[in-house]
Amino acid sequence: MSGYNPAEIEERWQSKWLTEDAFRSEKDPSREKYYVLEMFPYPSGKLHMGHMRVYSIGDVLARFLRMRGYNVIHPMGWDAFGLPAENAAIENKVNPSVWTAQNIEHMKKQQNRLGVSYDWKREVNTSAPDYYRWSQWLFLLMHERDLAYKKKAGVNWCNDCETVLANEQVEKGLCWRCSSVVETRELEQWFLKITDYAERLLNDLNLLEDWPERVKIMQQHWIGRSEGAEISFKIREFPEEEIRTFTTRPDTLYGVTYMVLAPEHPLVNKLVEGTEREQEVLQFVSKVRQESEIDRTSEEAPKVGLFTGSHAVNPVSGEEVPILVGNYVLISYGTGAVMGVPAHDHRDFLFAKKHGLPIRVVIQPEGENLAEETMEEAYVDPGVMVNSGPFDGTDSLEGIGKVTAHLEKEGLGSYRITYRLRDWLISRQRYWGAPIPIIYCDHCGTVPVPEEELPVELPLEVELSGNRVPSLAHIPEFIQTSCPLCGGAARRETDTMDTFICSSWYFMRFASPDYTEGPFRAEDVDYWMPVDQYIGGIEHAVLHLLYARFFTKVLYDAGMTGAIEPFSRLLAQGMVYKDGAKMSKSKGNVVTPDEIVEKYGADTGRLFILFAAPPEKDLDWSDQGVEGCHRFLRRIWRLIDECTAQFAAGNGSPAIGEAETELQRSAHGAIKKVSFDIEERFNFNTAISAIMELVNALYAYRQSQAEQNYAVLQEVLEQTILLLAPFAPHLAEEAWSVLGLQGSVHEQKWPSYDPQMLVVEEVEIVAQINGKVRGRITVPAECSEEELIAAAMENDRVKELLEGKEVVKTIAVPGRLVNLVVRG
RNA sequence: GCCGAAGUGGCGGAACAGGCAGACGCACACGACUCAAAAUCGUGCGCCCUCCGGGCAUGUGGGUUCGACUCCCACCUUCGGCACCA
Repeated sequence: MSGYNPAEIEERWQSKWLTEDAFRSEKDPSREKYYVLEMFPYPSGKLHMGHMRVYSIGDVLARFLRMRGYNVIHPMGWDAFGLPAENAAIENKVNPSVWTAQNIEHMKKQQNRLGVSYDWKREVNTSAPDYYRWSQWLFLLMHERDLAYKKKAGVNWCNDCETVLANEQVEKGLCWRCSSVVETRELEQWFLKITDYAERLLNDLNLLEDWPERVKIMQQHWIGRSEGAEISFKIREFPEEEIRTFTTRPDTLYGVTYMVLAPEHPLVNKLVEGTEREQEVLQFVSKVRQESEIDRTSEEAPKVGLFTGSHAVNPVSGEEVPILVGNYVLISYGTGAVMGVPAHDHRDFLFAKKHGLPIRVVIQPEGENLAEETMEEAYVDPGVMVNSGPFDGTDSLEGIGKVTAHLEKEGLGSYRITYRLRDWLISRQRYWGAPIPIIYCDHCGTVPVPEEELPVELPLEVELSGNRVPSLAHIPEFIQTSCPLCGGAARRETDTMDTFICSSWYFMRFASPDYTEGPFRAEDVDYWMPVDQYIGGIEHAVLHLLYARFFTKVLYDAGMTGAIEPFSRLLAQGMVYKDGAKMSKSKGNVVTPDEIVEKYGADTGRLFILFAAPPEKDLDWSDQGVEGCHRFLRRIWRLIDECTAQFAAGNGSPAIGEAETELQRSAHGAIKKVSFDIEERFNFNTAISAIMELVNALYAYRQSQAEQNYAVLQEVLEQTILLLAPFAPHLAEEAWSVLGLQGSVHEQKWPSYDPQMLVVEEVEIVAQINGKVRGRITVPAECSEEELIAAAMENDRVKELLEGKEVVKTIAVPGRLVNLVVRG
């Protein structure tokens, strides 16, 4: 053995693991399974530190749990559809499928160089026909279950990506992928009815005890459940029409002084048709409709409203109030109409002030007397109902229910729950995705592609001369087809599916990656699902994680899986920074896994990334920190090297004295801590520091003892290597064989500790006076509280300080401290 | 604006259930080895003082407690999410 040469060691073990299929997992109902999964990557071709972090975390768990005796499944695959492939195709004049395949090959090599223990026999690729066939099949399942529908609606359009986006994919009015401003376009698109599952998606968050609270709160927020009432207002000028409005505050119904419709509201045209206001209102409507989401909803955007000339009739008071059209009312929420109660709603207050609309107080706070003229802001808290006819004097919180009940009885309204969540827009006007399996026939209408004709294959020959890969709408051979029902000429749907569909069920495909009769085999999914530990970035808190939960629930309802939720435990890992900023080319602060592996080896990189911060926190990359971890691994290497040389040269001492017991105790303490830190807390940083302490103890033992017990040394070395195995698998594997041990280290049982070994006879405890440390005493571990106090009083320093003082109280905490409270 | 998370040495971070604040690592200083350097090994390392001792320290100010990084109240700062959702 010579110096630590990670390049040589790592390559050797990696190729052995690969050729032996060392991490193959087989279904075995007699064993307890454990499903460890990291969010699969988009094959960009470039592995970055964020990837390295998520894989390192997952791999520690997978390796640890295998050693713990679980039947671990740890698969990997590719979220391979998506726009970057199209951009690269144009740029490099290479077919998207070819580009993607090359990237996958390259990234897989990079992953293997990290020493990650995947079962590659389960690899999936969402852009492969044998995968997207089932994505299409699942779309048809949704269609059959009335969960997929097409409608014309104002949708988010990204000019740069030349496609529409789901609501979740718009961040602050910008495209989540390219950050360009999102516009609204009126288009006929496919949607999935995720809103049908809003209530369950919300309620079942309670089942996810091991999810980070912040992710659950973000989803809760996104779903945005509001309870209230839907109320109908008649229109004075059009008695045959009515305006339905949603409110969470039916108790303020008597305070309505106007009504506002969204510009897109279907009644707007009728109300102004043929009136002097028609032109002005319609101009305003078309202007607002052209505005981007960001212009329309930004804080600075003034609340503009125009009178329509018509009046709404308050269903309880009969009062007539003006109907306006306002830019701040959204057609997609509630009913697209708002009853204006300026006295008790912030926005209504601002709007009324600006447009000179009356304000009427109908809720009075306890012990106050609000007056319309002097109010400077809306009063939104509970109080007592006033100016509210028969409800005067009612507590406003009770009033909500009472007014609703009254409306229901009179047929004027009803209790209603409204969600912020919108249906999932899944059409994409892009080439590189799974085609939506629908055919349009002039005679038969919209016809789903029959199951046996799946997959609807993506034509692989594409035109690469323009500055965009043309969408399927430009490929006549693809469009032209025949109707499955009547056999007549028909057209294929040319939109592809949102790639988030492909990633909403891949974790189930891993259970039966080669299955050809369905998306997965029920018995496989029953055994492996749910994912016990899912790991990935927080950026998917509402995107992928919400969609995957939705898909799982639909599959559950269809009887295809027993899993109600896909991911039992979720670990949202933090980001990787360098010098306080996100790594980016423009800042020139990028460190790649490739460089690190080349310079120090994968073990060093993994160790550093796990040691520098707990997994859920952001991590600041430090080149010097990496050096430190490398030094630690070299230190272990040298230890093994020197010890094996020693063992070969002689027998050492058979004696087991205090030093040996001490060393063994350190080892057992480390086993306890490392096990606990991995299993219960995911605190890999402290687990690693415990291993470092153990190595320090080994060095100290060898340094201090001229006569060493080789049997004890060997035993503790073995334990150290086992503890290290999940973190630095190559070095551990090599050390295991150098120490002359049989088999692979990853097939060994995780070491256990003997609680007896941790029992000490004497402990040092602290003697405090008035909470300040004044001395240390060594006492037998079994010492009673009385004995502890007596011992503390005997301490010289304590005695000195107690002179002339009165001890008024004593506190003894066995094993920790004694505190004497004194006076005088 | 609303919701959430976090503030601990020069730095990354420890402190599991209120009990010795700063584990482990980095940086730094000193010593050993060396012709020298690197590597390695060892020692020290929160701040302050009148330094055998003591004081002050976990964002700030209060509180509870024998005892608070930990619990409670108020505030400040940073980061993240939502952003006219009626």
